[in-house]
Amino acid sequence: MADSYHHGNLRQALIDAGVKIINENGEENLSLRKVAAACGVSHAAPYAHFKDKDELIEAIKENVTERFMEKLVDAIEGKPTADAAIIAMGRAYVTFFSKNPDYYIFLFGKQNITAHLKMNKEYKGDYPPFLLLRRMYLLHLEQNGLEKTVEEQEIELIKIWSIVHGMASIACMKGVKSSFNWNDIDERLLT
Amino acid sequence: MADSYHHGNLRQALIDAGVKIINENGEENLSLRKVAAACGVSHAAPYAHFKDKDELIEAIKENVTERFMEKLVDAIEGKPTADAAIIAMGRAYVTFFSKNPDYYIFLFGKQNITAHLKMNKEYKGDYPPFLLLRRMYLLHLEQNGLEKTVEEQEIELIKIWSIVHGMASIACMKGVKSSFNWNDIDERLLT
DNA sequence: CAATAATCTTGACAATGTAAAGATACAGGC
DNA sequence: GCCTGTATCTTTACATTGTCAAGATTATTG
Repeated sequence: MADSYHHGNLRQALIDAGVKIINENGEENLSLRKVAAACGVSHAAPYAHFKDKDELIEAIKENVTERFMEKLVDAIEGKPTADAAIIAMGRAYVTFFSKNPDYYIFLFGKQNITAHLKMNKEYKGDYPPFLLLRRMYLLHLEQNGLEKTVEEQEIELIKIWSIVHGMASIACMKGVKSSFNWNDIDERLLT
Repeated sequence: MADSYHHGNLRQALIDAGVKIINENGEENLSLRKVAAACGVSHAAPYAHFKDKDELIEAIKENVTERFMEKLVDAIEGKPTADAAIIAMGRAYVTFFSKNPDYYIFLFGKQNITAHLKMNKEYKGDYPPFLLLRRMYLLHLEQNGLEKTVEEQEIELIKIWSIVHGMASIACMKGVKSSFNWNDIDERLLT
């Protein structure tokens, strides 16, 4: 508990406040001091929970990634085939970032996903959304009785990932208005 | 001319200095004051040429995009078919950003390409590299005697663009080390 | 209950973006 | 050539920011 001096759960409060600020004002308006102020603590209080600003940002990224994963999992749920699941996942992927361009920029822009991954020690491909896609892809091979070499799998996986990720990237360029409706992804894109 | 007070060509010098800083120290180390210092002028001198930091950044982006375009055009040159040209362009695209992840982050990260495009008034799809791809794609349809509706064209174009852009994006995640060699793009990815 | 650790505040500092006011150089009209 | 306006640059100033150090306050643990 605690009201006065000790906040009680400042760490999580800082993360939430950070997400809120990014949502409402974009990443460029996220400062340690504002986040602290939003939580009603002094400007140096965050240093009890995060080494520096980057560490706060990484924590926020994990938080956003979690919610992202929830959307992907939701999209997959109940789909009859792996193919349908992959398409649904692709749609959810693009839709998520299309609705929240700030999240895309925040997650993949600037200091990149790299730092995020490095923080999880020895990243070797286990970015949660990518893992999910791989699971679905292997299921797809199984369900369709397909045999592929590891290299072929790798290429196809990256291909699918790239299409979806690239589309999300483009969808986030608000200036780009094509006749294409990003909320209604054509299956041709994913097969 | 001019040594003492008037620099002579400060605007271009600032852009060049900015590119250099991004190359050597990454975007996070690019500050107006450092750029000014690198040019041997006072910290407020840039304001005679750029409204604010963003405007300097946009100018730098244009500069980088120009060199990017040169690589793409070089890659296309001398290719016998449009198909070969598109593949070569895709390789050049990924290679460019793979070699300069800082450029990718700089161009597409953070404040996004959006601002860049907005600045060129009413962007309606004429991002130079994309225009180039469209030209090659239309040539590809022509050379292969293919008939496509505008919508189909749009989708295929975005698909190709997304693959290449997405691959470049992934290639820039240094943490991701797949068995895939980004400098030797498999044709399967682009056909 | 005492000591240690965790958490938070206050105060300070350097770096940064930006604005205002003034200095210097250049351009064109006389 | 000279004067005047304009473009360019400097200086000064200020608010914001990330970060650190020293200290205050609370929690925890032996």
